[in-house]
Amino acid sequence: MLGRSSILAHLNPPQQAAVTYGEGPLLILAGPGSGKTRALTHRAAYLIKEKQVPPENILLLTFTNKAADEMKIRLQKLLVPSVNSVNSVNSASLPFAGTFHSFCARVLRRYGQAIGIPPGFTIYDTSDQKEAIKQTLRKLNFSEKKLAPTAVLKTISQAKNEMITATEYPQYARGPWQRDVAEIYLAYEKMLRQYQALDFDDLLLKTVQLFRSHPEVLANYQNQFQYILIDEYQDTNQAQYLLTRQLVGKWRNLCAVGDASQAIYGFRGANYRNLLTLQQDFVDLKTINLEQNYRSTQTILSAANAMIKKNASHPVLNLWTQNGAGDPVALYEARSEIDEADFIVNTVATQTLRQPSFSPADFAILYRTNAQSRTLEEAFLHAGLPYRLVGGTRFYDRKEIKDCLAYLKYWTNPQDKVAFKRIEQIGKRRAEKFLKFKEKQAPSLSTLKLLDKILQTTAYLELFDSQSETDLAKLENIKELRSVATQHPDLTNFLENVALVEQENGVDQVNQADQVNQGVTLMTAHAAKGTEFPIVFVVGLEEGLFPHSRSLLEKDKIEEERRLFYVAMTRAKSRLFLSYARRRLYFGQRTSNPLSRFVNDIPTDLLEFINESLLE
DNA sequence: GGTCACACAGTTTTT
DNA sequence: CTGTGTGACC
Repeated sequence: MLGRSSILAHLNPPQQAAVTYGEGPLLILAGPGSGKTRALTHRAAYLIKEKQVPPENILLLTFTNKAADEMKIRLQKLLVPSVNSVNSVNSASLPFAGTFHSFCARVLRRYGQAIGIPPGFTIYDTSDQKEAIKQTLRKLNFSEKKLAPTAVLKTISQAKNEMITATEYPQYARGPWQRDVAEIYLAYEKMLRQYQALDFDDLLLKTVQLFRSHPEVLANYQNQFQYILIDEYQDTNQAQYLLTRQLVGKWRNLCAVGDASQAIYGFRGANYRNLLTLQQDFVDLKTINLEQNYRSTQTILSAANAMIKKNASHPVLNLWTQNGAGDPVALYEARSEIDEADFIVNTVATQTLRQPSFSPADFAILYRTNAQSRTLEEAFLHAGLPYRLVGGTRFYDRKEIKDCLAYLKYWTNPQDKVAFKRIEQIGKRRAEKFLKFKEKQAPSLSTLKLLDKILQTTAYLELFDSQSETDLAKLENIKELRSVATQHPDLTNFLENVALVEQENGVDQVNQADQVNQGVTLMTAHAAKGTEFPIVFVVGLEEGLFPHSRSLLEKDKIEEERRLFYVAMTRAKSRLFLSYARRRLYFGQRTSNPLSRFVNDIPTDLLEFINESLLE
């Protein structure tokens, strides 16, 4: 058995204070690299081991499945040090750790009927939502030209995030466009009900509604979850905030962890002010700052601090470290985006080939937009350096995967007209064969068997030419889907997993490097949150790109861009390279923009300017 | 019913 | 520039 001392060992004083804090609301403000996850998992372990809190009375909420899995693994190690894999352990000994959405889906499957939600509801992702909106527009005789489905969807989604329902929306609608949206919103809701579907936003909104209208259901959960720990609290939206308040209501043992300076998801409804106003929600809130950084050099931290301090609307933590000062932050002015890519490739090559102090996996390149990855990829391919690209089209957004899923979704829910539309689009004849097959088929097949039989009867795979490389990648993706199906023989479970758990990216994202995970990492600054690398390049630091042109006009948005740059900078452990191009080809357009204002906010004595001549 | 061509939009992203 | 999606035509 682990003793108390070993849970607290290797924790600094504020971390220990956070871990051992007793009853009542607790806010942990944790800067980048300050051991945030460590504090959270150790606190959960401490409650279980030292305070004898049964694991089932603890709830851990995160925003991504990745974060939830990470928590589980680390908690597992703390509780049963000899076991390394979550799967190999009786999960009953672990608290529920999951995303807000998966938690809500569970609640609604179980109790949703109380507010008219069928237990077998289908979950709509963004593209399903878009199709449902299109169907709504057609039904109401609105032109898609006048009302872009994506814009309408965005507005409705925002409303849902703020807990404004379709019946409430009309009273907030201003101007003709919003009044149109109000009408569409109502019709869209009606359609979802008919189709027995909930969109992602509904999972949160309906759960809050359920808890409001059925206090006895809420009481169940309140009683069960004596301790609630929430990660990345600055990313909560209004619905998640309300849900938190409901769940915490009885015991008031909320432990929220976050950092306003790392709030980068405002564009999708997150409101970092939830973090700042927690003090008003709980007058007895205890706040603990984690400001010692274990990741970066002092130079990197000082540069990042100076830069983020220009933000006026939220407090900024003062990070410090016992690591040394390290090298200055390097700044490279490139002639073009190609020159910029070459500079990076050369630098990586120098560090890994000529003087192999680092491996390619030690490097990350962070950019503002996905479109920037192409030039970088080309340079890496050219130089024969291994890389891995993070992001791109998500696995379940791929056409071939959505096609397969449409058949399966319709199989469990024939009300789902969005799925049916897709089935028809794949091919009318295929649709007929599929329907005929569905009628005579006994419903109790395993997911994999069913999927295979559908693929067989519809001859879906014949759409692909195994000679073509892109088609081959698609076939590989379907293979991957089959392997997911193997893990979830129950079709309903399978679909739930597919809707709420993102799969590793499909094969066409993978190049030779990925197999062994040995390449240089290429990703957006957003995708980099939560990661760290010895050497980080942040590229494209030009006005209009980073900060992005769509953010230039609003102060709030500029501040979010600045936080994003802060996140990017603080990924670096030992060396940080910044770069910008005097001229850049962007969407086929030659552009020329001044250096990003963010770089100007870094004190020059922390910077080192790199010339081309220095490269040789 | 299926294929091909043209128009057009194109931050960031998880669930 | 490039991927996607709609509409016209075979």
